Amino acid sequence: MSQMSSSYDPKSVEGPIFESWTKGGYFSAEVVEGVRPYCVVIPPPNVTGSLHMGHALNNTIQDVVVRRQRMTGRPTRWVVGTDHAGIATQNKVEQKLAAEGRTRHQVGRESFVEACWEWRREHGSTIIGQLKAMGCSCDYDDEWFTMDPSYQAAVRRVFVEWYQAGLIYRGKRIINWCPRCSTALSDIEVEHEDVDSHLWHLRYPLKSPVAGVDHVVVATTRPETMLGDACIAVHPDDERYRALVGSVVLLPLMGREIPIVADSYVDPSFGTGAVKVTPAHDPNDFEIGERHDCAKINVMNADATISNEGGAYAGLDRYEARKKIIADLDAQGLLVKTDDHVHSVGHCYRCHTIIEPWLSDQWFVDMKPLAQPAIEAVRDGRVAFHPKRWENVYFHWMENIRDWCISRQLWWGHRIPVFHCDACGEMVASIEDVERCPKCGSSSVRQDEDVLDTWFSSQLWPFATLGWPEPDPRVDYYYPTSVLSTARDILFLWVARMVMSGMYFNDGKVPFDDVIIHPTVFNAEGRRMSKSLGTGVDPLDLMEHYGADGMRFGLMLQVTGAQDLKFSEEKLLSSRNFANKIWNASRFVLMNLDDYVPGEPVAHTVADRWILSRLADLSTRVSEGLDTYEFGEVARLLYDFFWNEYCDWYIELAKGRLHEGGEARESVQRVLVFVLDTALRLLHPMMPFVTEEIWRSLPLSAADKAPSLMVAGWPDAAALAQHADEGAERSIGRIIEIVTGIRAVRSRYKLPNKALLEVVFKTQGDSERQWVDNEFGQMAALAGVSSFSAGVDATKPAHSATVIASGMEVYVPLEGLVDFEAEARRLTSEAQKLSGELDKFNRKLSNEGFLAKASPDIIAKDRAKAAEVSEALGLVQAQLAELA
RNA sequence: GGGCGAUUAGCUCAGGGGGAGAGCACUUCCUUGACACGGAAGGGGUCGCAGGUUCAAAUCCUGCAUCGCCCACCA
Repeated sequence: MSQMSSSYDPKSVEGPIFESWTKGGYFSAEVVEGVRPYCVVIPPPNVTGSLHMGHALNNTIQDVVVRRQRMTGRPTRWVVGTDHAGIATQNKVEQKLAAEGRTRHQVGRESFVEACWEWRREHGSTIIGQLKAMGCSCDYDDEWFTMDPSYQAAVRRVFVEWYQAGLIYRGKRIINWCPRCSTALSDIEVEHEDVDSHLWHLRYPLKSPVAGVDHVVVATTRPETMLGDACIAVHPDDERYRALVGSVVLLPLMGREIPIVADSYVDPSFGTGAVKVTPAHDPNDFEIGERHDCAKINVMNADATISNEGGAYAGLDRYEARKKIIADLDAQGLLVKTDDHVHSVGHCYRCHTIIEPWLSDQWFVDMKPLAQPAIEAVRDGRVAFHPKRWENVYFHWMENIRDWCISRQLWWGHRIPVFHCDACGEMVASIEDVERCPKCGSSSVRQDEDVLDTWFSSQLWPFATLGWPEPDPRVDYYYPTSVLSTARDILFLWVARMVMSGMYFNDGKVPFDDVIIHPTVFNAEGRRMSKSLGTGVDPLDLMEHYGADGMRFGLMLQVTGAQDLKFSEEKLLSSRNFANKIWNASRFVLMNLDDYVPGEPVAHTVADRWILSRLADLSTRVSEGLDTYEFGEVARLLYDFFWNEYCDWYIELAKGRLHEGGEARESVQRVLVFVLDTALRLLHPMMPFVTEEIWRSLPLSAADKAPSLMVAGWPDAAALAQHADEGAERSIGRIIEIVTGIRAVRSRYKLPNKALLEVVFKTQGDSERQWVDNEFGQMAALAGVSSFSAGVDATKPAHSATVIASGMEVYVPLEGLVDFEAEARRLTSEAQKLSGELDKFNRKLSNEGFLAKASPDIIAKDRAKAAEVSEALGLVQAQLAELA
C-alpha cells in the first residue's frame, strides 16, 4: 500500500503487482520429488479469439483453485496456450484474402498456410495478454500452441498408433458437409434447429400399372434430392403397397427407372408411407440403398450446386434447384400437395450454413472400444463431475457413441499423416514423412490432402502439453492433472474425448480427477452472449470499470450449481465496493500500527474471542467450499465475514481500545492484524490484486512473512479451530442485539447523533447484571451510550423508551421527547407480531404428534423459543399498560 | 420422442424438513478522524399451481404450467 488514498485504484495497482509476480517467478513450478503436485490445463482459447464472458468466468474459476493450491505449498502448475482452431482461423485468413480480392485457391496451399502462421504471429497472443490482465496465474513461460512442432509430433503419433490398432479407418460415408466451409464436419459439430418448411407430396408414375394403380406418392422435405433417387421404399407389411413391391417407377424429370422395395425402416404412418430413397444424400437412405444394392448417385457438388448427375438442373444452387423442380413437377401435374411442416435442419457450428448430408471419402475413428474404459472411469469415480448430474449427460452420449469423422477438407491444421502410393495403391500411416512406397518402392507417393478435425489435436491437450510423446519427467509428475474447468457446450467435443485418448495413451490413467462444468453466461435478457448479435458484455470493459478483482469476485458471487447464469453487473459493482471496503479497513488498521510489534494474537476480550471464533469458522468453510467448488458460497462467506463482522463490529469496537493505549492497544492490534492477515489469505484467490497490495504492507513476524501473498501459506483450518468459542459468539450476538435495539430507538425518535445516552438495564439475576457490567461497557460507544447501570430491581425512568433484547429490558431515557402515541403504536404492532409467533409455537407444542415424534432437541429448542417469545410479549404488554 | 435445469422480495439470485435470506433498487436519518464505492434504522415475499408423504413442507414425492437448454437417422 504505497499510497494511502481513501479509495482503491485498481489501475495503479494491477500492473505493478502483476509484474512483481512475473519477476518473482511464482507462476512456474518446480518438480519436487515425493510431493503430489497440482496441475490444471487451461481450455485453450482459439487463436482467433478474444476474451469473452465465458473465458472470464472459466479462467477466474481456474485461477481461484490454482492460487489456493499454490498457497498450500504444493508444486502448482497452470498450463496455458491456444488452439489453432482450424475452421475459425482459416475463415479469418480467407476473409483477409477476400478483402484483397483473392481466394485461397489463387494463393495456393503452401502460401495460405504460411498466411495462417503469419496471422497467428500477429494476433495469437492477444488473449494471453487478456488473461494476464485478469490476473490469471498461468505458467506463461511454457506457453503451448496446438500446432507447435512437438505438438504435431504428438498428433502424428496418436494417429499412427490408432491407425495401426485398426481404430482409424477410411470409408465412403454420408457425412455432414458444410458447403460454405467446404469441409466435412463431425456429428456433434452440427447444430440442429427447427425450421418452418414444407412437406412436398410428389407423384411418381409407375412404368406400367399394377392392379389398377399407376403411380405412387412420396413425401419429402428436400425435393431437390429427387434427382438422385435410387428407389422407393415401403414397409413390407403395408397392405397399401404390398402389390407394388418389385415394380418399377419412372423417376420424374430424370426419366430413370427405379424399383419399389420393401424395407422395415419405413414408418407407414408418416407421410404417405412411401419414401423416396436418395442414398448419396441421406444417411438412412444410404443404409436402405446398401440393403437393396442401389446406386449412390451424387447430385451435388461441394458448393451445394447441382452436379452433372442432375441433368437439366446441373449448376443451379440447391435452393434454386428446389424451386425449379417444384415448379416443373407442378407443371407436369406431379405435385400432389404442399403441407406446412416443421423439421429439424442441421447448421454448421462455425458459420451457421445449412449442412448437406453428403457422400464422400473420409477418415473415421472407431469410438466404441475407446468409450468403454472412459465410461467406467466416470462410473467408478476416477473422474468426478461437478455438478454430478453432468455424469448422466456424459454416460448417455458415451453409451450411444458413433464413429467420429476426423478428416476436414481444410488447409490449416494437422495434415493427415497417411501416404498414398499412386503406383501400387498402397496406403501407409507414418510418423515420419514417406518419400518412397514401402511396398513397391515407387517415389510417386503423396500425402493425404485432408487435415484433422481440430478437436483431434485438442483431445491430447492434457498430456501433449506435458511433453508427450517424448520421454519427459513432467508427464509422469503432472499427469493426471487435477481439475478441468469448462463450459458445458464442449463436454462431448472436448472433455469426453480427452478422457478417451488420455486413458488410451497413458496406461489407462485418466487425464484429470475432477471436471467442473460451470454455468453458461447469459445476458440480462437471458439471451446467449454473442459478439455478432451485440448481446454481449466485454470483460475488458468490466475490468476497466470495476477492476480485475471486482470483475472476478462479482463473477464468483454468481456461480452456483445452476446450468445458466444471467449475468448481473450489479454484483460487480458490489464487488468493486467490497474491494474498496477491504482497502479502507486495511488502511485503518495500518494507520494504527505505528507502535506495533508483531506477535501472536492473544484474546483479551470477549470480542477478541468472538472474531477469532468467527475467523476459524470462516476458514473451515472457505476451504471446504473450495474443495467442493462452491464458488458462490465461498464468495458470500468472505463478503459477509469481512464486511458484516470484521468491519461493522470488530473494527468499530477496536477503536476504543486503540485509543486507550497500553496493553489494550497492543492486544487489539495483534488481533486486528492477525484476522486481517488471515482474511487476506482467504480472499486472495478470488481478489488477487488488492489483497496482495495490502498484504505486503502488513507488519508480520518473520515466520508469517513471504515475498508474496501468492506464495504465503494458506490458513490452516484445523489449527484455527482452537479459537472456536460458542460462548463468545452467544455473548457478542446478544450485545449486537442490544446495540441494534438502542440504535433503533435513536433512529425512531430522531435523537441527534451527538446526544449521548444513559441507559438502564433491568436484568434477571446477578450473573446477568455482571455480564452487562463486564461486556456491554466495551461496546457501549457503538450505541452512543455514555453511561449505563444495571440491576435486578432497576426501575424505568420517566419518559423513556424500552428495548427488549434477549430477555432483558433496556430503558433509554428520552428527556421528555417521547411521542407516547408513536411508542404505543409501535408496541402494539410488536405485540401483534409476537403473539402471532407465540400462537404458532403453542399450537406446535400442544400437538401430540409433534411431542411424540419430533426429536427431543427440536422440542427443547422450540420450548425455549416459545418461552422467549412469551416473555418478550409479556414485557411489551407491560409497556403498553404503562402507557395507557 | 427422451432427458436436464429454472420458477423464493421490484431486479439478480442464495438457502433447503422445524421461527423466510443476501446484493442491488426503495424510504428516513447521518459528511462522526478507515471507507459516501460509506454508516445507521426501515418498508417489501400466502417461496409457480394442484395433490401426496410427515407431528411438521418453500424444502421430500407425484402430476401440471411456464421459460430455457441438451440428446435423437419422423422421409
